[in-house]
Amino acid sequence: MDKESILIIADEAAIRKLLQITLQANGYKVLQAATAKEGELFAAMHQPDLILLDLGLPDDDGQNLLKILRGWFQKPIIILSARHAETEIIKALDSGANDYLVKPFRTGELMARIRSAFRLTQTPNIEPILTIKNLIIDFTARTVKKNNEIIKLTTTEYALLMLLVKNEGKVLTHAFILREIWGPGYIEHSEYPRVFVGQLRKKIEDNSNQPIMILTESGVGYRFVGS
Amino acid sequence: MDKESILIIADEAAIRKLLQITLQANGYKVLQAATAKEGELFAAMHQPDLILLDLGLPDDDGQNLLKILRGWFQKPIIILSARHAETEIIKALDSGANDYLVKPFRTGELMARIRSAFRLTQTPNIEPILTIKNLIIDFTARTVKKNNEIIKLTTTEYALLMLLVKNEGKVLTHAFILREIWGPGYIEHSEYPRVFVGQLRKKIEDNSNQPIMILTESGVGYRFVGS
DNA sequence: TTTCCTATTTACAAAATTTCTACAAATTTC
DNA sequence: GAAATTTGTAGAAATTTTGTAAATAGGAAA
Repeated sequence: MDKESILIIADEAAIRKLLQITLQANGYKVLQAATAKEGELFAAMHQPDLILLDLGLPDDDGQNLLKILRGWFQKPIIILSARHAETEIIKALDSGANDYLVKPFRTGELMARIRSAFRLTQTPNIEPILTIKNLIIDFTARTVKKNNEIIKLTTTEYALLMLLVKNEGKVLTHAFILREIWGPGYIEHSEYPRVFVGQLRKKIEDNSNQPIMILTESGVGYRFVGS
Repeated sequence: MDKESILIIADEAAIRKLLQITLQANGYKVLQAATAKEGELFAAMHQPDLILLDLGLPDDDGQNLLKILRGWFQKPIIILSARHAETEIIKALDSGANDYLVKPFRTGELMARIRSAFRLTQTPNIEPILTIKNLIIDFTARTVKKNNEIIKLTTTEYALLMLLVKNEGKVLTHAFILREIWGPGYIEHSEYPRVFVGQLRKKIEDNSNQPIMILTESGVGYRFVGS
C-alpha cells in the first residue's frame, strides 16, 4: 500500500517539526498547516488519511474546527492539546475525535495510537461534493448551488440542510432536529423547524408550495428525498 | 436499542464498584470478573459489547489476557491501568486495545471514551428492514413502501400498523389496540380501530374489501398475517 | 451611530388529521 | 331465516399541525 498521509494542524512550529520528523521516521507522508483556515483547506485539497489537530490555533478554536471537519471528513482525527480539563476532552471526543492526547505527549505512544486509529477505521470517505437533484453541495467550501448558481444560506439554514441531507430518506422528528441544531433545551420550540424549513424550501425548491426535496411528515417531522 | 453490556475485568473490588455505579448511571448493563480466568470465561459466555480491562490481575498478566481475547473478541476493549510506562501502553495498543487510560482516571472522560469506542466500531448500519408480502417497512427511516412506492401514513395509521406488525399472527383485541394507541381512557371507543383499520387497508391492501394482511376476527379484534 | 443581516417571536390562514356520526354490509345468534 | 350484533365506509365536524408573512430583537459591520 501507499504511504499513509497525515495532516498536522498546529500553531507552534516546534511541535510541527517534532511531529514531522517522528512521523516521517515511521513511514508516513506529512502535510502541515499552521492555522484553522489552512487546515480546513489542506484537508479538503489533499484528503489526508489522518489528521493530528492541536486545539490551540490562532484564528479559530480547535473544537470548532473539529466539528467543521467532522461534517465531511470521516477518517481519524486525533487531538493534541495542552488543555487537560475533562470537559475539553469530553467535548472533543463527543464531537467525533478518535483520540485525545494531552501535551506533552510521548511520541512512541502517539505512534501507537495512530496505528490503532488506522487499524480501527476502514471507513470509506464520503465525497466532499454531493449532487442531489439540481443541488450541488460542497461540504468543504460549505456552499450550495442550485442550477449552478450559488445559493446564499444562513448558518442555521445550512446546518438544517446538512442534517436533512445526511439523513436522506429518513424521517427526522421535530425533537431530533431541535436537539441537533438548537440544543436539548429547545425541544419545545417546534415553530423553529417550521420557519426554517419554510425558508429553506423557498431557496432550494422549484415550487416551495409543492416541495419535492423537503417533505413534511405531518405530526412527526420532515424527510429529505434525493433520488 | 437494548442497553449495551460492559464487562469489567479488574482485581480490586473498589475499582469494580466505582465502575459499576458509574456505568449503570450511564445506562449500561454491567458484568464483573475479578480474575483473568473468570474474565475470559465471562467474555465468552455473555458476549459483552465492550470490555474494560485492568492490567493488574492476580492470576495472569493483563497484556496476555488482552492478546487471548483479541484472538476472537472483535468488540472494543479499553485498558485501565496504573502502569504508565510508555512501553506498556504501546504494547497494549498494538495488541489490539482500542484505548488505554492510566489510573487514576476521570470517570467522565472514561464515559466519553466508551461512547467514542462504540461510535467508531459501529458497523455501517444494517438498517432494520422488514419485508412482508409486498410491503417494505424501514423502521429507522419510518417509511412504508408498497411495490417500491412510499405510502403516506398518518401518525395513528403508522402506530397501528407497527402494533399489528409487531404482533404478527396474534389476534389483537379492540381493548388492547385502544389501550396501546389511544391510551387506557379510550377503551370504550371501539369505533376508532374500525375507522383506522379501514383507512390502513385502503392504503396497504390490494383489494381493501378482500384484505389479506389485516384480517378481522369478528367479536374479538384484528390480526395481521405476514406469510 | 446607522445599517444590514439573521434569529426569534407572533399571528393567522391553510392543510392535514383525528374524532364523531350515521347508516349500510356482514356476521353471529337464536 | 330473522333478529341482534358487529363491522365497514363515507363524510361532516372538530381539532391539531403546518405554512407563511411580517414584526421584533440582537449583534456585527460600515
